[in-house]
Amino acid sequence: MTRTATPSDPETTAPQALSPQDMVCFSLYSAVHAMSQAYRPHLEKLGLTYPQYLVMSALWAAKAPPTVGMLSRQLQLESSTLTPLLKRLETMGLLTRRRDAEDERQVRIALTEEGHQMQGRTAHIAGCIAEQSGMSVDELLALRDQVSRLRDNLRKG
Amino acid sequence: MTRTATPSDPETTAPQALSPQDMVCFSLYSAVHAMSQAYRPHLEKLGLTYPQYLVMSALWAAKAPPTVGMLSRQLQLESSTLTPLLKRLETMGLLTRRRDAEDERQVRIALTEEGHQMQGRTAHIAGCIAEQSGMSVDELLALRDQVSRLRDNLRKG
DNA sequence: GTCGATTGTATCGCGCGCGATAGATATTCG
DNA sequence: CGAATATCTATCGCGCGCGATACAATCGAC
Repeated sequence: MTRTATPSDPETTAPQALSPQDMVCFSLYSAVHAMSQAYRPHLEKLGLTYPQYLVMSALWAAKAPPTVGMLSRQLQLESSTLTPLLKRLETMGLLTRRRDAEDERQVRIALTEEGHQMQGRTAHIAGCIAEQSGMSVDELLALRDQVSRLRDNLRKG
Repeated sequence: MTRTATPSDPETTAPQALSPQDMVCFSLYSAVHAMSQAYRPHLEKLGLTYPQYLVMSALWAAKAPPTVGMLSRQLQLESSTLTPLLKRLETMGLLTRRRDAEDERQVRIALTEEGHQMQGRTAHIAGCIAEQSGMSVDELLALRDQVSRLRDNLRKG
């Protein structure tokens, strides 16, 4: 096995095995946890978890109240994940869940007044995280596109 | 200014909002789930989850049985995550957990014979995932280093 | 219209993942 | 030495995240 660009510590690793530090999948795995931790101090002031913040972001960006299925496709999460999460946000008074009159199978998710108003209180967060990332905007955008491409390819396979 | 005058109007707030698809954090978040899904068919033949596979990878790469704390630092996971996970792997017969004689606070994690032998059955997986990623090896290594840099910066801040 | 298939949500069980905390062992300092 | 302090692991509660499953509403073929 050939040496990689950032080899593991030879003091603690066996030469023939690939350590987590060498793996692309681990870099993503650990980066997501670090990202969640970076958001935590900002979000806990709002009483939100990181996945809840993503759902709220989707709702803030939506032109009309989406269905559970639309959120599921956009966020790539199963209904078994979204339904309890949405119920918690509903209990917090941030959104409402209503069966669609046209198609009673679907559930429309609409922001409440309080849910809309929370958007303003999140406006500064992205900038804080970007600064903390130590990367330029161009680097971040390029990284986002590369990671999105990887994700889409993995989903197709 | 005029926008904040009507913050609850979805017709005016939607265009200014950053959707999850625009965010670096979401690309990572969704890529990790896609990665876990890509590994799933391979790993469930071995009876492993994806985090369990990462722990096993760390153990395969280690020269000597690490402590829980060493695994915690390497994988960037809390003991509250690792302890139950390690107990499950111990129940499966893949490793042993023994208090260190030198320092009774520490717990040494050692692979069993079965645990060692499992490594061979995972040898093909990385290649399958790399192929499925649709990216070249150089691209993957560059991506790994960029993501690791982002993670390390976020951890420092 | 009726029956079968499909679609959209919800429920359940299990494995993370972490903050808060507890408890035991080691270390440091007086 | 002995007490305060630090370190290491484990426990608990809660929120994801998903596969499997259930169930109701809709659609399609006839």
